[in-house]
Amino acid sequence: MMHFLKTVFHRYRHIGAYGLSIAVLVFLLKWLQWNFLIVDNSLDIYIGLIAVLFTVLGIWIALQLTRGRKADVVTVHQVQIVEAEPFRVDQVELEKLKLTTREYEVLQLMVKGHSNAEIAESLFLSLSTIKTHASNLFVKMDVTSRTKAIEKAKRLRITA
Amino acid sequence: MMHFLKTVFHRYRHIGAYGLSIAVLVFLLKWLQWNFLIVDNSLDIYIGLIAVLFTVLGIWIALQLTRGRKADVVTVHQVQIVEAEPFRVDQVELEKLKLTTREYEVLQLMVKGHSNAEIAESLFLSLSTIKTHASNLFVKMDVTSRTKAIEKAKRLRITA
DNA sequence: CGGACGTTCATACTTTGGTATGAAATTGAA
DNA sequence: TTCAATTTCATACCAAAGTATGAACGTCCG
Repeated sequence: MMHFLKTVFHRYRHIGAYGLSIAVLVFLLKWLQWNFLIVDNSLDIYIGLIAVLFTVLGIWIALQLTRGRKADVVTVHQVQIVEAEPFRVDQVELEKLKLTTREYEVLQLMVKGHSNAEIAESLFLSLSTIKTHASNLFVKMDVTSRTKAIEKAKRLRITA
Repeated sequence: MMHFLKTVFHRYRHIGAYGLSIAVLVFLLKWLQWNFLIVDNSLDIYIGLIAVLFTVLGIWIALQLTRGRKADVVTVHQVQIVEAEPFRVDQVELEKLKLTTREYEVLQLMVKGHSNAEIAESLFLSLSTIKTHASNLFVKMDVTSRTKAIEKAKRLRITA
């Protein structure tokens, strides 16, 4: 019950603030009215002050009302911005090929554009070993050249 | 000169509208002042009317000022939403390379995994012509082999 | 233990890729 | 029209990729 009241008060706190402002204004105006009208007798300045005061009040009210709406819009769109897409290896397709660890390593370096000689250097192996791994993985991938292997690896999403 | 004036009037049309409103209001108020003060002698009602009137005016002004800003916010976020994932050729990077039409065609088929012989068949050209195009595009792309050309083309997003 | 599998390497050979050079035809702009 | 760029093709040669075969070593598993 207390929680319900708190919620209600919180929800309509702007209206409460507005009512309070009105009350304060009425006292202020009565004081001004007494000063200007009774003491100085200058009605036009008094009217002018009221006009400016309530114009500012109107602006403030409108800003309070629209601020919430603008925030909502921003939030909705931010949810859609989080649509990013990092690369993920298709483990299913990868395991279908039954590549060995070394063969997959060689394939990954191939996709990066490395030559057999460069791959041999990277893995501290001889050129002939790389050729063997390459030839074997071509058979498993059912291709006849490194360029087709690269294209298929990209298409099946088994390398970055 | 006339165009300049038009532009200025258009840019500050809101301020002009506000000034006009003020003028109209002054006449209205003077008329009301005469009615209430001289005729009915009820100052409080007159003040109340002014307060309500200028509150509404303030709200209207604030809405005019914020309407444009809200539209801007929405537009900014929509631009980011348009950043979807379908592949787009990076025309800037592509034009930097200054590839000829044929060279680009050969590159595209290379990326698809085709051999020089297959590319020659596809484009109804001789093998030696493909080799020439390939060699020339390698120089322009600053690479030394087709696999590096493929990797770079993918990285720069100049082929699908 | 023995055999399947993976890894490494070598040699020999064929195919493909890549460079160099030259040349002819075409096209578009100065 | 003249000139530069593009496109086409050829020949020759070297480098790299790819295939085939064999062999040695280590690990894991039934």
